[in-house]
Amino acid sequence: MMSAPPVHRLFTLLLAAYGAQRWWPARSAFAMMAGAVLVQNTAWTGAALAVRRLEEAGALHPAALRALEETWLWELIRPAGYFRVKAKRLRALAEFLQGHGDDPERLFQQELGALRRALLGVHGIGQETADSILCYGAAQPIFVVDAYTRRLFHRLGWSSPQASYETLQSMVHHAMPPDAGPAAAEEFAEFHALIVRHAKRHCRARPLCIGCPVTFCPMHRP
DNA sequence: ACCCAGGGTCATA
DNA sequence: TATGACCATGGG
Repeated sequence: MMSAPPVHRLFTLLLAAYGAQRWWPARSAFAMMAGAVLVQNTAWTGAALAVRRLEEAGALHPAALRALEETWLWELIRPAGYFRVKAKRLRALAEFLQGHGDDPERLFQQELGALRRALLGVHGIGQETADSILCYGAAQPIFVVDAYTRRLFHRLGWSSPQASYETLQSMVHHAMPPDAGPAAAEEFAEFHALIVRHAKRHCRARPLCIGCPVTFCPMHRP
């Protein structure tokens, strides 16, 4: 049985190297949730443009979005890619919120476990999107696992390439206990953002390890 | 021209 | 439960 991986040390190194990312400053909780769907497997710039276009069209509210004609919705979100798929998912999200008074903030009052299960029940919301909403929308102490996390943890020798979502998430939750209050939630939010930031610089398809701040990485070169 | 980007669903075995 | 096809635009 090997010792626990230095997860929190990774966080500290990334924070020192890149600074606080202050991710996802959405205008409203619904804007954040819609953005979480629109950014799925897509570059942020396209998703952000789609959110802006929805806002300009006055459609950045559950009821307004439900009232949009399908083909018009397609045109608004086209820059985010997968526009037919994502239109359907946004509609499912808006219909889900209708059952909660069109009020995400009220939805977020639910107990965490029940809230997560409810989100996962919405068409188009999987684990990563659900946890993004919990972390960045509902300010809950939940770490968001993504492909970068999987690749980085594997590269560090902390996990197998096909480690499950839960396995990776529990590694972080274990190292950075969620019961540490609101400060912990902020750390999880920063940690995920820092991993994405780091991946763009150093851990793309080919490892660019020169100058990498993760000094304990087996592939690190000074 | 190719690769990939802040995933998830669905059909199939 | 575990793969694979599919979805689509935009930037490097």
